[in-house]
Amino acid sequence: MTDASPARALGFRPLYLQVKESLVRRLIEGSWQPGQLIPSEMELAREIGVSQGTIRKALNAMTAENLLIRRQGHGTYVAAPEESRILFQFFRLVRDTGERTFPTSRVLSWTKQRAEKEEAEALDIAATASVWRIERVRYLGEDPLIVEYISLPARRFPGFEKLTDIPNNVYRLYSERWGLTIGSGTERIKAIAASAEDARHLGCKRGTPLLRITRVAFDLEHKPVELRISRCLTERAHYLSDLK
Amino acid sequence: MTDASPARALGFRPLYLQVKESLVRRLIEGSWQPGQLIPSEMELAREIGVSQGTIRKALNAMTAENLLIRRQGHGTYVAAPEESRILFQFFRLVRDTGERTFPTSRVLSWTKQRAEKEEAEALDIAATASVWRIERVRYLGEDPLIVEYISLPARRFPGFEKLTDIPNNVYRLYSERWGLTIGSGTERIKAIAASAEDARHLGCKRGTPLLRITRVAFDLEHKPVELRISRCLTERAHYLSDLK
DNA sequence: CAGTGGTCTAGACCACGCC
DNA sequence: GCGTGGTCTAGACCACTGG
Repeated sequence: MTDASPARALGFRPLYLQVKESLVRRLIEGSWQPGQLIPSEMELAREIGVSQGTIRKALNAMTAENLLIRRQGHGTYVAAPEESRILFQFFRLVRDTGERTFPTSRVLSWTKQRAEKEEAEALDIAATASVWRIERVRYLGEDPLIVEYISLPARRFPGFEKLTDIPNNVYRLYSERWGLTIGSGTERIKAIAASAEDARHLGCKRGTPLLRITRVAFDLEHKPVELRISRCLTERAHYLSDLK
Repeated sequence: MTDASPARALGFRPLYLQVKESLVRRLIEGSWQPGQLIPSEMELAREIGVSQGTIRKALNAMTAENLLIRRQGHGTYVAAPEESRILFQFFRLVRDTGERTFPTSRVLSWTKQRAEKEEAEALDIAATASVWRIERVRYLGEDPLIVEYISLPARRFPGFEKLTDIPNNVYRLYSERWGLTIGSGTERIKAIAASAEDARHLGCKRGTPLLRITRVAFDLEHKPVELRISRCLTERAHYLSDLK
């Protein structure tokens, strides 16, 4: 309608993608908070000055990336790091019976240290930067299943030392305390033999085959936020991956 | 459109989904062959009697499921089981260097036998049905990487015994010889210790930790077509999984 | 009932690839 | 230039939700 977009000769970018980016920025900057109901399509269309169809295409694209949740007859919400969603999107270890349950955690330690080379590379920080390290054991019911080592770039988590405990759902912690939303991740899996330390934590023999899952989790700007190495027993559970 | 008898309150099916299903049927029945250029949006709209926009939504949904490939200025093609696509969609083992290359294969045997319980359950066939079993070792370059056991329901692969060899890309074989298109799959991963047989094939020690990947692959009707158990060395490679 | 997102249509124009 | 898929718009109607 109001064709007020002159510079489109070179470097073409569809309008709905520009709209999407400006809306994602609202999420990044926190003007739209997780769980919040956002304005309706019509309101956004009026505000931004494009048609409802263009808004819709932007919102649907964001929904496909798990950034929004749309409910007919209700409205559009900012996706929140709820356990049920985390469980499906980020937790791929499933009991052999098929149940998907969120594991509980027992935190062993959290300390601030100089980054190791692997951490610095994965988190894209200086080799001299410091990281917070969390070490915990995770259980499915009574059974220890995972020994987990989480590394966080200290610069992006100011005041981390003031925490009195580490909750089970750390992605909600990142979101609520530092406004960091985890939007995507990559996992690399190898088979390894349990170390003496693994054996102690998991109650298995040394040398037992384990999955070692190396995850890098990214925020909405696709910058790495977390490195997580999980060493998992797979006697009663398995890693589930959909090919589609 | 089908079950039109009971309450419509919960039985609503959007037009574009009905269109999509009728187009998918053309793929299943083979009236559209892999690699083929299909009619343009305008032609399909005229033929089916809906608007171009509805056709577009159906085609885009199919493209999102990797059934079609659309190229602006060119047309819409039926996706073919090309190596590059298979590599990206179905082969998740990546060299630690980051290279994604299609492994080569050395076939050890293919035989027809009575299904084991695990095979019958995964393939949803009778406990007394017979299956074709393929056993092969796969290599990245010179290095043996995977011992692979493939099971196929014999009823869906008539004339299998006439094969003189098994090509590396079996999904293309299924497609070209039996018109079976693999559209999706599920993988379940555990860590195991190499058996004596694994050790012989992979050139590793007995007890070396391996990934055991159990894949069930489905056709376009979501019926299971293949059970594949891969036992993988992960010393120079890893399994890659994207969380999004 | 009003308001939301979801579907469907129709027409115009744009970017792309090939002749 | 022509035909393709891709974008954008506008308006109508449908299905779902809650007050």
